[in-house]
Amino acid sequence: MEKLATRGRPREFEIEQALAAALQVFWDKGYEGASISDLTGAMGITRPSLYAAFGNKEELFKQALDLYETEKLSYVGRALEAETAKGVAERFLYGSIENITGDCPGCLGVIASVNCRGGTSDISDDVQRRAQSSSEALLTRMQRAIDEGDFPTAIDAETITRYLMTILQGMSVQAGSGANRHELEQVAETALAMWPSR
Amino acid sequence: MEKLATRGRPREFEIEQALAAALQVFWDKGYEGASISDLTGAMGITRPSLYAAFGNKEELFKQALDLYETEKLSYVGRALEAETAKGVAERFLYGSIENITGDCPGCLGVIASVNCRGGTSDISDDVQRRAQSSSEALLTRMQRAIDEGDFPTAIDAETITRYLMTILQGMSVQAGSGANRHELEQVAETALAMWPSR
DNA sequence: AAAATTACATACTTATCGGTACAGAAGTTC
DNA sequence: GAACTTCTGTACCGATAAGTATGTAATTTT
Repeated sequence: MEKLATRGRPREFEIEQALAAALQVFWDKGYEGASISDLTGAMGITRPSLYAAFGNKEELFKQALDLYETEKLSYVGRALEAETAKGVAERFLYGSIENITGDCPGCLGVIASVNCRGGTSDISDDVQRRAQSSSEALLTRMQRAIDEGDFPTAIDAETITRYLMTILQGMSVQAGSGANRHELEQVAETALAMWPSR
Repeated sequence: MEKLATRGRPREFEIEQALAAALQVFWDKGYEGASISDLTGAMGITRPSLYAAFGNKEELFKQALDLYETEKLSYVGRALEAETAKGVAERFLYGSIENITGDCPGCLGVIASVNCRGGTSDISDDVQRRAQSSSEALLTRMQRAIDEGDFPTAIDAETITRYLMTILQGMSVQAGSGANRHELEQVAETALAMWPSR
């Protein structure tokens, strides 16, 4: 991905640092809403430097998504390690609250997903694929929970997974329209209180 | 709002019809994503006709939102008339599924809310206010339900309202990323199965 | 029929979009 | 130090955005 060149004039900025700044802009404004000028301004670099280092806007966004996944979505992996389905749900919901109540409210995946509907770029597909992969990991974990008898009543793994994802996405929308951490925690608490035990 | 002029050359299109077409475009592409050319194309009118009849893009959008509320969000009012809290939730969720699984998937309010973050227009505030008003109606209905003993355990009206809104918004995101009616009905069914009775 | 009024159609304005050409600056390799 | 390579800065490209000026067509009023 990143070819480190030893010859020629050295780069005057840090790739990781600039990418982190770009991530913030995309997170705040969405893919379409973030202009190249917004990005270069926040990243502290010039327009040609951006294209030389990251390709184009679409490539930059994908790299920002990579950074987002590794840095901000690590709670998903940790959630899957919980011992029961309810434990998974608990870590999943509270972890997401942590993520979506930072500087930029809402989940970047949800923002981009809603933002890119009907767009010409294939950003939409990329975001979709990433969400799919998280969702599938959750699905297999839930199927295991069913097999292990975590649910007292019969339940479909796909359904309970989709239910969880729905609450996650809903909380992201809530956060984007001003809900604070406490209010979101109440929502998560409610969902967990209703959860069919274990 | 609409001054009907009897003098001069008569308008060659129906206001309501053009507005309905505009609504479809906004619903499909969001506020920012819908260009004036997209709109005039779908409405079958020319650019100056649009500005003469509707003011500007922002005013047009607000009028489209009015139409959306009266035509597509009537299920909210009907939901509030249910006899129990669970009945309200049931009508609310299934009514929203009906709404978000049509030609344009997702709820226009949610789409616009997520789409206009960080925008310069005051569209965001307008959308926020409208969502607030729906939410407040649901809140007072839930408080009444609590007073009437619909909930076996102690629960906060604001919390249960926010929980319901969260599921609604989450389902809208799900619909936007491809979830079909059956899958959404499963989510609603799950939420209702977990609902603390009545 | 003439004047007044309103709407339509073409073509335009300014601003911004994503992306790039080109020249000079700052390094490494020989 | 000369050649080569890579990055930076300015200034630009064509395309498209929202919005409008202007002339003409269609209707009512007088």
